[in-house]
This record gives sequence, C-alpha cells and structure tokens, in this order.
Amino acid sequence: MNIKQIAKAAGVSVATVSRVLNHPENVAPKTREKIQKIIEDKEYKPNWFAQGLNFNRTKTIGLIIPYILNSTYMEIAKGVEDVALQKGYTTFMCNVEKNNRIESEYIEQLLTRKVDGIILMFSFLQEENLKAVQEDGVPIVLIGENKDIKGFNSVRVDCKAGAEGMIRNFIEYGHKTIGILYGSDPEQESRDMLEGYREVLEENGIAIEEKYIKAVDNTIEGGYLGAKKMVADGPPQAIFATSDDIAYGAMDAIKDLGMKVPDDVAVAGFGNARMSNLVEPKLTTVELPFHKMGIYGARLLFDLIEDEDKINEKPRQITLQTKQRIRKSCGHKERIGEMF
Amino acid sequence: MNIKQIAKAAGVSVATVSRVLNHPENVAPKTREKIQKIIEDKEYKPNWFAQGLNFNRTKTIGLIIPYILNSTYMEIAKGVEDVALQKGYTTFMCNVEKNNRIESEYIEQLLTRKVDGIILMFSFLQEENLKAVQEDGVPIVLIGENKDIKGFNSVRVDCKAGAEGMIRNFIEYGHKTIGILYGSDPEQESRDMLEGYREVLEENGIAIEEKYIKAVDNTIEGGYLGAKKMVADGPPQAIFATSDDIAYGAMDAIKDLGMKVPDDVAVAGFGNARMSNLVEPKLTTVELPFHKMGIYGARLLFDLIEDEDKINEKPRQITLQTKQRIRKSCGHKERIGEMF
DNA sequence: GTGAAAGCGCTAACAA
DNA sequence: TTGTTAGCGCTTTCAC
Repeated sequence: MNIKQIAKAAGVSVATVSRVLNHPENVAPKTREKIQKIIEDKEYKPNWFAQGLNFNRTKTIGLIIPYILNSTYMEIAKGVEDVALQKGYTTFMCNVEKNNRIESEYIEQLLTRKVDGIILMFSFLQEENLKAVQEDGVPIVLIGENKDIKGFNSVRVDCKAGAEGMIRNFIEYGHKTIGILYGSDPEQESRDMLEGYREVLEENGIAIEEKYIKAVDNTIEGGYLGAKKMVADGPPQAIFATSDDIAYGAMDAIKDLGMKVPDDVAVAGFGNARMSNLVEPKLTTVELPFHKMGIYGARLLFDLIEDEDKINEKPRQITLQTKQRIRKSCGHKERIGEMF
Repeated sequence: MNIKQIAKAAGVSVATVSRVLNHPENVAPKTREKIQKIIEDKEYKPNWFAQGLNFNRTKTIGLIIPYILNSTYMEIAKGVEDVALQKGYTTFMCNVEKNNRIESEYIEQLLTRKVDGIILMFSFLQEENLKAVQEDGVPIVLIGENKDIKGFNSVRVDCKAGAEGMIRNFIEYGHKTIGILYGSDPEQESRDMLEGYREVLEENGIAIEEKYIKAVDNTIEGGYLGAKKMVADGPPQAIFATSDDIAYGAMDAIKDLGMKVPDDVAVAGFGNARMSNLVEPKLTTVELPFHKMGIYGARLLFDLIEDEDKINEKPRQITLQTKQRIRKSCGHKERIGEMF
C-alpha cells in the first residue's frame, strides 16, 4: 500500500495525500476527510525510508549502555525510555560490554541509521570522538562519568559527597580503621570517591594506610578477592566499597574468613542495587537516583533535538545528590528498619 | 557526501560506484581500487534511507523484552544480541513492561522501521496478532512461553520437568508437606510447573492440600506476602517457588516469622538469578539456560530471514532442559558447595 | 485548494 | 567493463 494507490482510490493526486499527512490545514476539509478515511480503511502507513529520504528525521534516539546485565544501568535506561516514549520517540539500546571498540561501532551504526540524538552512559570514548559526532549535527548527552569529559550536556552524580558521607558515618560510629575497595570503573567516579575517602580521613586526623586502600574489579568476585587480601592482612574495622557488587563480595570474604559483618568488620556499599536488602546482613549503601539520571539525561537531549541552536550554547551539567540507606551491615544499630 | 560526488571524484558513473559497494566482483580491479580509496578517504557511507528504499532490508531485528529491570530477561537478550552482532545485524531492544498494549505499539514501530525479523520473549500477545505480522512477511520467533501459542518457530524450556525434579528432591530429602508459590507470569510456564507439582505429589501418594498452593505476584514482595500467609497457616516442611524472586521473598517472610531456612522450612526457587548465591542461606534453585535460549532463538530467526521459503515450512520448536543448583536453602547438607 | 513534476540517494536493468 | 536511466515512495515547489 503506497501513496499512489491512496491517491487513486481518492481520485486525487499524490501531492494532496501527502498534504493530508503533513499539512492537513492546507487541504479542503471535505477532501481531507475523504482521504483520511481511505487511509484508515486501508491501514496505510507511509514508507519509512521514503520519508526519511526527504526529512532526515527519524524520531529515534540511541542509548549506549555499558552492560545490560547490570540492572542499575537498566534503571537509568528505563528513565531515558520513559521520556522518549512520552515524546513519541523510539530508543535504540546498545549494549557495549564496557568495550570502547564496540562502543565506537555502535555509534557508527546509530549515525548510519540517522538517529536524532545519542545518550551515552558512562562512555569509554575519548572526548574528541564525541566532539566529531556532535559536529556532524547529532546532539550528544552524557550520563555518568567514566572518562573525565567536559564540554557536553551531562548528568552526573556527586559521588564524592556520597562517599564522604558514608566514611563520616563510619567515623561517627567509632570506627578507627577504615578500608576502601575501589572499582576500576566507572573510572572518574571511583577516583572521586577515593579522593573523598582520603580527605575525610585527613580531616579527622586518621592516618591513611595504603594497605587499607585496594583497587579491585568492579564485580562480586573482585570484591571477594580484594577483601580477602585486605582482611587477611589485619582487618580494618570498616570497609567502604565503591559499588554494591564489590560490597557483596567483601561480605562473603569476611564470612569465609570466619568473621562477622558488622561485628568484626562493618561494610558499606554504593548504589543501592536491588539485592542490597536481600543479602544477610542487609547492606548499608549509598543510593543513587538512577531513574532520575535517565529522565534528566533524556530531557537534556530532547532540548537539543528540538532546538538546534542550543547545541552551540554552553553545555548544561546537572549534578544529582545521593542518599544514605542505613541498614545492618554498617553496624549502626539505631537507624535500622527497612523491609524491602 | 553522496554517491554522485564519489562518482565525480573518481571520474566514473554512479552505477560503477554502486557496483563497487554491492557487487565489487563486477568491476575492473583498477577502477575498483581507485573508487575504494576515494570512498575511504572521504569516509563515504551510503545513505541508509536510499538503500532501504531499494532493498527493503535493514539488517536490523527487533527484540521484545518483557521487562528490562529483570536481569534474567537481559541474559536472554544478550544471547540474541551475540548472534545478531556476529551476523552483522543490529538489535532493536524494546521494553514492554509486561503490558500487551505497549507490546503491540512496539511491534508497530518495528514494522514501520522495517526490521527484518522479530523475536518476542514471553509475549503477552494473542496468536492471531502475531500471525498477521508474519503474514506481512516479517518472520517471528518466540522465546519462552507466556500465552499458549503454537505455530511459530520457538525456544522453550521444559519447566515442568524442572519443577518436578525439584519436588522429587524435596520428597527424597524426607519432606512430607510441600507448598508451592506460583507466579502469575509467565502464565504458561507457571501452569506447567503447578501441574508438575501436583503430578509428583500424586505419584508419591502425598495428599494435595489447597492451603499449600498459592498464586502470587512474580516479585519479591509477592513471595513475601504469599509465604507469610502460608506459613502462618501452619507451615509446610518445604516450599517450591516458581521464580527466584518469589523464593527470596518467601525466605524473608519465614525469617520474619521467627523460623529458620532450611531447618524449619526448606525453600527452592526457579531461575538461578545472579543473587541466588548471595542470599543467606544460598538458594537452591533450578537453573535455566538463558543465554542459550537467546542464542537458539536468534538462530531460528536468522534461518527464517535468510531463507524466505522456510517461513512456510512447519515451525521448529526447540525445548531446552534445566539443571539443578543444590545449595543450602533446601536443607540437603551433602551436596552443598559453590562459591560464586 | 489542487496537480504536475522535480528531486531526495541509491540500485539494477538495459544498452553500449 | 562501464554508463544511462527508470524507479523505489515520498515531499514540496511552482503553476494553475
């Protein structure tokens, strides 16, 4: 079913049918209604390619996701999708497996398919690559920091403040030796948190001991291995992990070494993943506004898509704050109480 | 940059350039190389829409996902994507929030965007709707059963056998009263498991008591509420849950009622979600081959895409088997031993 | 208010 | 082996 057949059926020219589709106000009401009815009846849908060839607009956005098996990333994705759907856009979700080669390839794909804009979550790419895309006329928004990239519209979380708050808690609870297990990614955020950790300890006159600072893989296994080493070397009273996954692994390791969480070693994580209140003891953690990050990111993008000039304005950077979720694993008995 | 400019730069006609792109063997090596070099230099990419207008092939497939926050679905998705990527296809992932209206809308979108095929995971749609799509020439593959739909190429899991095996284990371990918490979705699979449950009890001469059979929401909360009721009414010695989420909730409820898992009530789940060996006690469960489901599903689809005649052949249905993961929660002490 | 026709960028049949 | 050209389905300018 194509426009020609509709035109013939209505006894008009293709131009008139096209007008009904795109500028109905320019068509006489009577002809318009007649044509609309035929379109309905025949379930005519304009050909996507033919339209694209003329418009170069696809009502599609691309979303780069570091790793789809991680449900925290998917929560952000859901935020993006919610906004997109409401705007009548479709979202191309791309799983890049934390690999910048795959990420580049997907960007290419998205450009080929003429998406109207791209959102990158914790991008592994370099600034110059992204700049090139944007200069091609496809707006870009960054959600979350992996590399230290400026100059784009972006949404970030104040991870440093979040980490600092948790370390301060530990100190307040009376812990004198505090370890940190920090993940290798997202790079920038992990660095920020490590920095926060050091600053708070210094502020409070606590000596910084390198044996309590350990870089690990941002996985359960990474946390397990890192904690096992750290604890075996003489355990700190508390451990802060830069992700919940790391914290889970750490808790497992502590238990395996015959010690108890939080009595022997308190633990806190970062992210408030869904299973944080299922593990035993329930994990104290820093909650991130994932869904909101997605929503704000998408809004930034649609601002750019809908107003072409904005792409040349000074980029906006939105910073969101974290929240503490105090549960049993950090050893603070008074503030516990959450069911799900 | 378009084909005309390349042609001019190379001093040939557009047809020749097009040939280099699509049938390079029909171009004299010298001309071909010359043109290829220019294409490289100018980073020329054929226009997506113009190509589509001629080919009506997009090298894109659609993937309907019930709910992206559930990482088990995303494991299937990853299987699909792995195959697609290898075939040079891009995957459109669509999150339908377990809602058949959204699902229909996305199918429309996918058709508009001319995907070459669609994979539906646990589709909520009716058979006739899907038939219509396939008759439009877009092949369809089903992964997992929600509705009872025949007549399509599909990948399913023998859930019934999986459930039966676990119930048999319980009986073998000496449990005389066994409850089941079955989720509302996926519908068909849950029904199968309930049927398996009844059959095994009958086979073993165990009376079926309706108070031990409870339909719940397929969520942690659902499991919690269902188990609370069941256990408060006089607990069974063991509970089988048709999903891990339900099992987590059940374990929480049992603990909240002051009883111990597995000593007072043994628990087993279904799915082997990532956190099953993080909860305390670690959850005994039935492992499903999610990744494989995705891979097989994708292969079925590409068979259909690549060989148009196959769409009229008798559909193939692949049935995969489950595996048991015996951990602490079921109370069988001897077979425990897993770290991650 | 409507129609004829050019053109979007590409492919492929046909001709040379 | 290469070029010319029609045509894919649609939008839009220009006439009427």
